[in-house]
Amino acid sequence: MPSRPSHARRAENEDATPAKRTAAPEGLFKTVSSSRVSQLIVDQIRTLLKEEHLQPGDRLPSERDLCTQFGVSRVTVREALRSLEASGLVEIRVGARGGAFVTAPSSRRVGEGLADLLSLSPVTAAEVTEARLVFELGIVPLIVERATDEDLDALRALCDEHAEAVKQGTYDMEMSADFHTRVAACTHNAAIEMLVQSFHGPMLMSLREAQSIEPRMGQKGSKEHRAFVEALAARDAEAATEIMRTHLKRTASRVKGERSGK
Amino acid sequence: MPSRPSHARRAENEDATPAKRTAAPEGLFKTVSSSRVSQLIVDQIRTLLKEEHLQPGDRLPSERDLCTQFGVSRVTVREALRSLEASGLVEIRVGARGGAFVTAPSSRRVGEGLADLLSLSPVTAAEVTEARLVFELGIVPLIVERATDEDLDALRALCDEHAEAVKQGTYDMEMSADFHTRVAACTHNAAIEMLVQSFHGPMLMSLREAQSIEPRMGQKGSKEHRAFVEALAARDAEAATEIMRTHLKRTASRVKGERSGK
DNA sequence: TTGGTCTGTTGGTATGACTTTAAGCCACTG
DNA sequence: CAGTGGCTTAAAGTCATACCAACAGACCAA
Repeated sequence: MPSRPSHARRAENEDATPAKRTAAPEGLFKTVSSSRVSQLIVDQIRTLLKEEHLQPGDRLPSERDLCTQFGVSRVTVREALRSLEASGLVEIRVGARGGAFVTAPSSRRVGEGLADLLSLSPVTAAEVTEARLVFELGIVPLIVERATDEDLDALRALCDEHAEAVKQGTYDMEMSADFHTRVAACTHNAAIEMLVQSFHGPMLMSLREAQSIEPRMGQKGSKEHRAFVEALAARDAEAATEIMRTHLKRTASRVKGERSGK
Repeated sequence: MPSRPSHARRAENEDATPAKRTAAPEGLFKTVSSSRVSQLIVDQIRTLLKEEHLQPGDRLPSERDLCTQFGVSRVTVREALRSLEASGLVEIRVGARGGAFVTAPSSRRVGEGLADLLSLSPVTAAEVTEARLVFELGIVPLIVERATDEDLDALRALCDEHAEAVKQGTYDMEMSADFHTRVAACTHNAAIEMLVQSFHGPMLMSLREAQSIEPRMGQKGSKEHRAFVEALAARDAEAATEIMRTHLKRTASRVKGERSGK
C-alpha cells in the first residue's frame, strides 16, 4: 500500500486547526528512518559486545538459529554477519563446529583503516611518516617518565635478540616494528600502544614493497635502538628524544616523496 | 568428488623419494585457501578503487548487472557490497538512481575503528585523551612553522564565529572540534589532519554522553583558541604550545579516569 | 503547484542444493 | 594389536534462483 504514509500525514494536518497555522510548528517530527533490518541486527550484536554480554572467543548461534531468534531470513542474517566481519568484530569459520566467533578487539582494524586511507586518498607515505614521527617523538617524555625496570629489561632483551639477528642477516622490518611497539608500551597507555601498532601496519607494507632492508641499515638501526634504551635508563629525555628523532628521520627519508597509492 | 584431493596428495608423496626423508622439509606447502566468492569480488573492487579506475562519486553497476558481470548470484553480490559498505568504501542508496556509490576516502572509518577500540577493549577514555594530547601538542611546532596567512585568517574568522556562538549560547563541542581540525590543517599534511579528525569522532561521542558543555567552559575555551591563534601569528612556538597544553589538559580533566565502555 | 503514476533499484523472504569441516566408526595392515 | 587410512554422518557456512515489497526520483496531468 504505497499511499498509506501520505494519507496518514494528511490526517494529521486535518487534526491541527487549519485556520491558525498553515504548517506544523517545525521541528515537531523527527525524521523516521526504517533502516535496514540487517543493520538493526548488527546494532543489536554491537550493543551486546559493548555491554560485554559477549566475550571475545564466544561463538554466536548458527545462522539458522539466528534466523529464528531474530525472525528474519538467512540472507539477512548473513548480510549482518558480513558487516560485522568487515568491521573486524567477528570471525567466521565454516564447517562443523564453525560459526561466528567474537574476536578480541585489536589495533588491526584501525591499522587497516589507516592503510586504506593511505592507499585510497591523496595522502602520501611521506605525510604518514611525518605523522608517525610526531607521535612517536611526542611520547618519549612519557616513556622516560614511566618506564619501569621491567620495561627496560624487556627492551634490552629485545635489543640482544636483534643484535643476534643482525649478525645472522635475518633482521627485518618486523623486528624494528616490534621494538617500537614495545617502546610505546612503556607509556603504559594501551591507546598509545595500539596507535603506534596501527601505524606500523601500513608502514611495513609500504616499506616492504619499496625495498627490502639493507644489512647495514639494520645494523645502524639496531645500534640506535640500544642507545635509545640506555638514554631511557638514564632518564635523559633530551638525549632519548634526539636519538629517536635521528633514527626516525633516517627511516623517513626512505619513503620521502613517493605517492603511496600508485 | 570428495576423494580427489587426498589422491592428489598421495601422488605427490610418491613423486618424492620416500627413502631419504620422512617428511616434507617444512614450509614447502602454502596453506591453500579457496576464499569466499564474495571476498573475491570485494578484492576486485578494492583494486579497482586503488588503481583509480573508480573515482569517488562513481556509481557501480546495479546489483543485477554486477551479477551477470561477475557471473554470480545476487546474494553474493550483496554480501560483497555489505563488506565494502562496512569498510566505508561505498555508500548504498536505494530507490531509482540508487546503487552503490564510491565514497571519498575520509577519516571517518579510522575514527570508527578508534571508537570501537575504545568501547570494546579495555582502553579508557583517559588514555585516548592522553594520546590525543600528545599528538595535538606534537604538531604545534609544525603549525607555527607552516601556517600561512590564509590559514591565520581562516582561524581568526572561525574564532569570530565562535565568539558569536558563545554569546548566543549555541556554542558546542562540534565547533571546538572544527577549530582543532582547522588548526591541524595548518600543517598542510593531510594525514595529520585526518588523524586529528579521527580523534574527534570518538572524543565527541564520549564527551557528549558524559555531560553537555557548560557556557562558561565554552567561553574560556573560545578565548584560549584566540590566544593560540595570536601566538601562531607571532610564530611563538613556546607560547602556542603552552596555551594548547593548558587548553587540552582542561578538556582532558573532564574525562579523567572513567572507563569508556561502561 | 499539487498529486498521481511509472520505473528502476535496493531490501527482504523463501527454498533448495552444494561444499567444507569435524568427529566417529571401522576395516585393513604392518 | 596398534595405527593408519577410508567411509559415513552431522553441522555449518556458501551460493543460486525466484519472487515480492519498499523506496526514490522522474515525469506527467489536473
